[in-house]
Amino acid sequence: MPKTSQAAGLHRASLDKLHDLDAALELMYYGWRGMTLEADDYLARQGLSRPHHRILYVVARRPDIAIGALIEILGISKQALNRPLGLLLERKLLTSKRSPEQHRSKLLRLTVAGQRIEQKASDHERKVMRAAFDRAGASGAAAWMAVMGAIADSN
Amino acid sequence: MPKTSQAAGLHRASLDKLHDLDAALELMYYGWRGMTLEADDYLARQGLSRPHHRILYVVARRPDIAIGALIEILGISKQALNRPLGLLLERKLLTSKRSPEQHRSKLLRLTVAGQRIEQKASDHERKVMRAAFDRAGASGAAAWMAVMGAIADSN
DNA sequence: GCTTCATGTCAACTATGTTGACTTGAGATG
DNA sequence: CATCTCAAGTCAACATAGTTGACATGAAGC
Repeated sequence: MPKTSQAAGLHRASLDKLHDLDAALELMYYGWRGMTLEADDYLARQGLSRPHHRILYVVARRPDIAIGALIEILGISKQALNRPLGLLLERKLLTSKRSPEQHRSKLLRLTVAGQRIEQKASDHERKVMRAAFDRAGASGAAAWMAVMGAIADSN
Repeated sequence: MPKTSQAAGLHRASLDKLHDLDAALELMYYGWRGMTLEADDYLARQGLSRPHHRILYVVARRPDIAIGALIEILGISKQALNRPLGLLLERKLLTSKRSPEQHRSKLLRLTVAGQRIEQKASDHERKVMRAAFDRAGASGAAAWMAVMGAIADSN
């Protein structure tokens, strides 16, 4: 099931560059894949995947978040959230309780098991980033973040 | 410009950071989204999407590529390739001809219309990268590429 | 009471991918 | 010639991640 990482995506540096920025496009693709590959593998072994991780990641950083706010942050429809969220609740990685005074909203929170999985999955990603930053040095890391910030804010 | 780009993914900078590298994880996510957003939008208006663009991108840089080699490079199964490839052929964005001597393989090539769409979609992505690189300067761009290369090669 | 409205759920659909099993057609080889 | 191989293509069943539309629920307001 885990594909050989060689065939997982564009084969690095095997394509002619038609434009000077083609290398950057391919690096973005490979970089995204490279950062998420191990984490996705780990998640798959837990019977989970990227959307589940996204939910866990956000809830870990916003305990007692309401479902509506989570939908906003994830940028998906509430219907799309429904199934992965249901699985996480069923697997008891998340708890949902109604707030006493705000009885309309359900508040989400990670269980200890959910915290463990969120942390392990994110750790795989952070490990990749840490290794790359170590090789690039502090100034390289800062430059990387500046460029990524510019790209992220370009819309 | 720093508009609170509401539902387009994680809301920038709105989450607490549990680890010092969380900002990097989020930047990778936003960066990928930021680079591809306009291109995906353009593709959607053409009735196409990311997998179609990936095919066009590779074939543009490897004219007369065989289907088997394309599968290798894209890292997907031939069945998964089948539908998007069929659409591109039907829309006459790609041609497929059997090679004279290697009669077993079909060789793929972009039509003029296919070249145009590939170029326009990739242009959207290059435009985003160019703007970010311009803001970061040549050394920043080089640092970005070094970090991304390290991430890409980490598997 | 009855309506309003945010929240949440269910159903049907689309798209992209996966395996597995099979066919087709040309090349190579006994 | 017969047959085996191999790239390509097809068909079916399924998983996952997303979409809209329709509907249920429940606190709040008239």
